[in-house]
Amino acid sequence: MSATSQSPEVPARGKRADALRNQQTLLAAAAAVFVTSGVEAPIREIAARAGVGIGTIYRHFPTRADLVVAVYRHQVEACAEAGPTLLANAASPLAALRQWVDLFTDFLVTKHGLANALQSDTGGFDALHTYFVDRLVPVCAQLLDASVDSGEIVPGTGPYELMRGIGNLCIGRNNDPAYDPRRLVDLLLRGLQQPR
Amino acid sequence: MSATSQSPEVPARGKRADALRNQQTLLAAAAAVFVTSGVEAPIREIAARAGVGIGTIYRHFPTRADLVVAVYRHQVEACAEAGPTLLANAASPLAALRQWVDLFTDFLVTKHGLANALQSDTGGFDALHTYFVDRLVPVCAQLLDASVDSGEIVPGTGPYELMRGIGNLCIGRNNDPAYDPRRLVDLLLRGLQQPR
Amino acid sequence: MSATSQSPEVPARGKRADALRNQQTLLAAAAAVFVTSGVEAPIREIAARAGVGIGTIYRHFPTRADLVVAVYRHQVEACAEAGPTLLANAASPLAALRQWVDLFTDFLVTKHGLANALQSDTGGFDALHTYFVDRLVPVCAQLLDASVDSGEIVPGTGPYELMRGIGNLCIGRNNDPAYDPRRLVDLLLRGLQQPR
Amino acid sequence: MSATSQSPEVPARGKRADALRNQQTLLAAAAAVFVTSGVEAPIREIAARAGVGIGTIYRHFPTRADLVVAVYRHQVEACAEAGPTLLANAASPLAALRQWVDLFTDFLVTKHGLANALQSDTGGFDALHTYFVDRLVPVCAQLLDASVDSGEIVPGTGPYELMRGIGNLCIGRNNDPAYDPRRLVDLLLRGLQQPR
DNA sequence: AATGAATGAGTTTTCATTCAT
DNA sequence: TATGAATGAAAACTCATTCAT
Repeated sequence: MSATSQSPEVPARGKRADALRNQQTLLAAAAAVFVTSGVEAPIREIAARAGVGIGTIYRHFPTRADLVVAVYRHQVEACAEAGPTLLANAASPLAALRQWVDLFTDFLVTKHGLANALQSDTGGFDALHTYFVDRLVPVCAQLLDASVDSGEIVPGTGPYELMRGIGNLCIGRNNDPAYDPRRLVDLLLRGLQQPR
Repeated sequence: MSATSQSPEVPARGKRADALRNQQTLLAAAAAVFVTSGVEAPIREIAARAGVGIGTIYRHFPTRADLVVAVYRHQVEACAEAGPTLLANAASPLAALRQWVDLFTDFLVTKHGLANALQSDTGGFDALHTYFVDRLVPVCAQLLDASVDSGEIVPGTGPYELMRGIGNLCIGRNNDPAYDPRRLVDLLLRGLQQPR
Repeated sequence: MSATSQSPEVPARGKRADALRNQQTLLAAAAAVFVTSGVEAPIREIAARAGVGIGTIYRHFPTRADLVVAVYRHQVEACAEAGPTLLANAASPLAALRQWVDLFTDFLVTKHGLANALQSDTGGFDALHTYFVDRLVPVCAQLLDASVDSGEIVPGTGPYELMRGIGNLCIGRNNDPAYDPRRLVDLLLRGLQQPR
Repeated sequence: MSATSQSPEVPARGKRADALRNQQTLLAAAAAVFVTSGVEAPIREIAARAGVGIGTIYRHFPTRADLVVAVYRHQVEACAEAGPTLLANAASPLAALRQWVDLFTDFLVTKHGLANALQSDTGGFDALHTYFVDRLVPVCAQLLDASVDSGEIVPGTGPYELMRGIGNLCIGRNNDPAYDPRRLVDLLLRGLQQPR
């Protein structure tokens, strides 16, 4: 590296700092709008909320998926990193799996429209789906395998299938007293357990 | 019945016959398009597939919900009527519930986009949702109650919640080898069973 | 008349009678609908009100203007025929003109949307306009000329102009307490009178 | 004022200049189309005439009424402001009223379709009607009252009624040699004058 | 780099008019 | 002759996306 090279993290003239700040504003606005109007909300609405032009959003996030992924990256990462930790600390692999599933469920339930978008085949959410799968399926697989190995759950259910099942159960507006996703996810996990 | 009496399937005047035939064509086309493009497919696409003008669709089915309900009415009715029959003939209430759930699941799995539409809050599908709930929840409730009474499943899960859980699990394109809704529905039912 | 000859007025097998009766029903229905929804009301609405198919309306009245002319023919004729009578019986030509204008105004005011249609250049009302002009302008001209000749009104205003002015003043929904077409028509006539 | 100060007509940033220019183009195009096809002309026609996309029109004028009001605002304002001036300068209140009515009539006569739209109860022209009434009726009232007070015209006719009468007389395509709105408006005013 | 004006494809909906039965 | 099903042109309106400033 020459003396004039600049690492991305240390911008020289402040321009980059502006852009970064802008990006944060954007993500916050998008997150807020996603909660209100779902992940398919008009770009214009997000731009308005962020107080920027729509062109700015397109510059930072060329596709809608880019934006959605960026919005939820932190939480996906946190969820991914929690897997090994839980496995190391929980009383049993199944207990770890339960706790991880709780984490994952909480995440989906609190992000209105996210679960829906994850399985949508319209709107260019493929990248979002892919990201979730790539990042979380391995984590879930580890917990699942361990639980099978410990004899706590029956084999035959793959991590992708389980996660998508959980994801689907979380679809729909939350706070519906007649439909509690967490209860159903719990039933699903019970169904996985060994009869004994 | 006199010799001149005519069954409802053999209308007397010509016009009606045409219209009825057309209505059948329409329903078939709509069903096909729903599988391909989901229940939110453009009206124009259905008209094109049926080989009729868009006006014709609006004549027969003024709102999208009318069309969707019409397309699925037969199967919803069949499913509703199967409930009591299964309960009367199966080895146990739980067995009847299982079989009924299989029926319901098959229905949803084979109708791409239907499960999705059922929980959508956009597109004027309220009527569809309402129809499903009104017609099927009581049936499901009967099977569920009987299974609780027989001690085969644990209490605490309502028929609406169960049906919506099943519905949600069926969301997504079918024939995905990595995600089998039927397996997950089966897990859900296992989760309902008494530990013993 | 032989037993087998059939004058148009005495149809043998009722077909013609049916058609005539139908035509009357149609005219009555159209008149009623014109009052409610204006002269541009959907053909379908008229057909429904008459209890016939739309095709029947098109058979009898190929264009909308045909229908409108037919609906109002009686009254136009009555108005036309009243002209000479009034002129012969009134105290003066101006008095006759006044009475005739009252007749004409009443006609327009009570036919919602008619005055509007008369000057509309859309909707194919040309034939209607033409019919009114051909039939009534000569009548109005006679009254106007006589009034000029008697020295009661100033010359310079033509019958077409006057009639169209009156027609225009009658445009708009009636029963508006803030706008009384008759008062304004009266002002117009006053304006025509000789200063003396 | 410094040399760098900018009048409102010379906005600082580029974009705004374009948009403003565009808005002018739009208003001109709309005015032209209104003359040709009336105030109910399809949005698309105006867009085509202006050489812009339809979206552009919706951006500038969300509703049709917004567009129509914008097109005629200048002239309505001029007309409104002329009232007091005329009253102050004319030889008599009636003379002022005459001149103002001429102004108003000229305005309507030269805007084909406007008079028609003003009394239409379809197409969302309420706002237009309201704007005219709110802005001009008080002005007309002042002139009318003064003319009554000076004994030049008979009382009993309200400003709204007079204006709407004039408006109605101006309905129809102009340049019809057989129908001169100005002549009829003049007759109407004569009708208002005191016999003496 | 940011802006937001402009674009126009896509969808819904209404009705006059035709035409097979 | 009557019917009304079918047609499709027309018009409004929304938004993702591009691009001049």
